[in-house]
Amino acid sequence: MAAPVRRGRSAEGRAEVRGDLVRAALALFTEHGYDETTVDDIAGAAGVGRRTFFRYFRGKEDAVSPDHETCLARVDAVFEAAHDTEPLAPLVLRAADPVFDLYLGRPAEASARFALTRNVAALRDREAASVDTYRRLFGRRLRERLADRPDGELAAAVTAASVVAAHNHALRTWLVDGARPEARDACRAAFRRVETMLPVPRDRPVDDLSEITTRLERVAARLEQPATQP
Amino acid sequence: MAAPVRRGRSAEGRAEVRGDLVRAALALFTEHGYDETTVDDIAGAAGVGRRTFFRYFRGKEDAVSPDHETCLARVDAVFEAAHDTEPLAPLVLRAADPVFDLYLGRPAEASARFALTRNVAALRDREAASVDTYRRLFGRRLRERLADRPDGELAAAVTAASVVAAHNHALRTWLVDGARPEARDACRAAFRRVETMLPVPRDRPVDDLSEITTRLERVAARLEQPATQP
DNA sequence: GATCGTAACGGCACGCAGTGCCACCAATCA
DNA sequence: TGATTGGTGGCACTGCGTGCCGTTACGATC
Repeated sequence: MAAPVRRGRSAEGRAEVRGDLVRAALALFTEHGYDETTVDDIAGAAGVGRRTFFRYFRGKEDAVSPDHETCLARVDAVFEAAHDTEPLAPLVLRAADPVFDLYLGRPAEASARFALTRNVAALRDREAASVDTYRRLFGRRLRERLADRPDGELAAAVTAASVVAAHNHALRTWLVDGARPEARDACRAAFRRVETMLPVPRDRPVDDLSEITTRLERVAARLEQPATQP
Repeated sequence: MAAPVRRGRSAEGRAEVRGDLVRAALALFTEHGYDETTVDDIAGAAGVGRRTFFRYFRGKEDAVSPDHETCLARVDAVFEAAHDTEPLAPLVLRAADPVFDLYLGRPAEASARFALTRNVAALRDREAASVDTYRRLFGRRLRERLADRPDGELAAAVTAASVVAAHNHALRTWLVDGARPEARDACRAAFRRVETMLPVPRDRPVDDLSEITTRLERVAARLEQPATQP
């Protein structure tokens, strides 16, 4: 066989190898199926040895996942940088930004991954486990900030799950709709509509009485609605 | 083959073998560790062959999971039996009952499983994937019933995630608190407090004005709180 | 009670995932 | 030039999960 290209130990070389492996895995999984593709196939297509594959990914399932480690760190950094008195709803919306950057930044890859996670049980489970790490991260950060409220832990758990569910829903809708780059803002906007559904403070200090009145009327309307709910 | 005729080994025999395998797996995982326990060990401890293990469980990870298949079916049955006009909040609370039955019914086993899912990464991921199937089930059922509302899909996704997060939180709290049988009602009650956090109609027709007033006061208090929020 | 059919059982072998080990090679440093 | 460092890849090994098949036990039928 042709002499293997020896790469240096530069960071660029590592990133390049990793990219080659991800592309090879996505292509092979999509074309021949996940179960039918072996790690040998992926490594061979990327021009590296099988042993090297496992130095870049924990396992076969991780080869299609985007880099959640750095994304999780960015989400956590948002909470770390936030002031303690910042209202929670805008904060959690902002904390989800890195997730959108991760997916919306590469529509083609995101679509390929999405198709795989829909059709392959092993990858769907992996995705669920991955999403759960985001949920736990939000949960930890929210629990800190809701500790002294009545049912604060419950509110934290519910809010974390809601935020993650909303961002998944927005991204999923964007993906099934063709992952169009021009629809990225609409995707982010759809996510932000979760704000009104969160059981946490929503806004800056309310100093406008008319705003309170408006909200009370809205809530009153909702309270009267259940009787004739569809 | 028309009637459910029991051929071969009896159904009781099957349930017994399955129970032996679960108990053996729980004991061995707990005592010697998950990674250190092989399927051969489990099968041997249960007095069956290794091949038989895989006829009862899809894999090593599933041996510690309770029977989610039947539980999922029961949850779905609640939605199936419910009337279309039934308010959603009480319905989703009721739909979660089978999950509580599943865990609260066997405190000892639930505790053992909980300890394992906390400490073993593979089992934690498996649990997350399992929980996600409940979330998807709630999501499907809620989407049907919220289809014609503005942002109904989002509300369905958020509500499903919230309900599942709340029941996990309640069960987790019960488990870390020692899984005391006398605390089971408190666990269910803690879960039901999620009702006020759901973005869906909450109750039967509100014919008690004082109830509305109470709620408005509660909301007003929350609206004024953000200014001094922790 | 003898026979037949069916389904579960257990053993065997195979492919593949994932890991420890080690020799190798390239780049950097003394 | 020699030593060090760190990524690489081959090799071997364990263990999971599965297909296959002969065997066994149970239920049904006569």
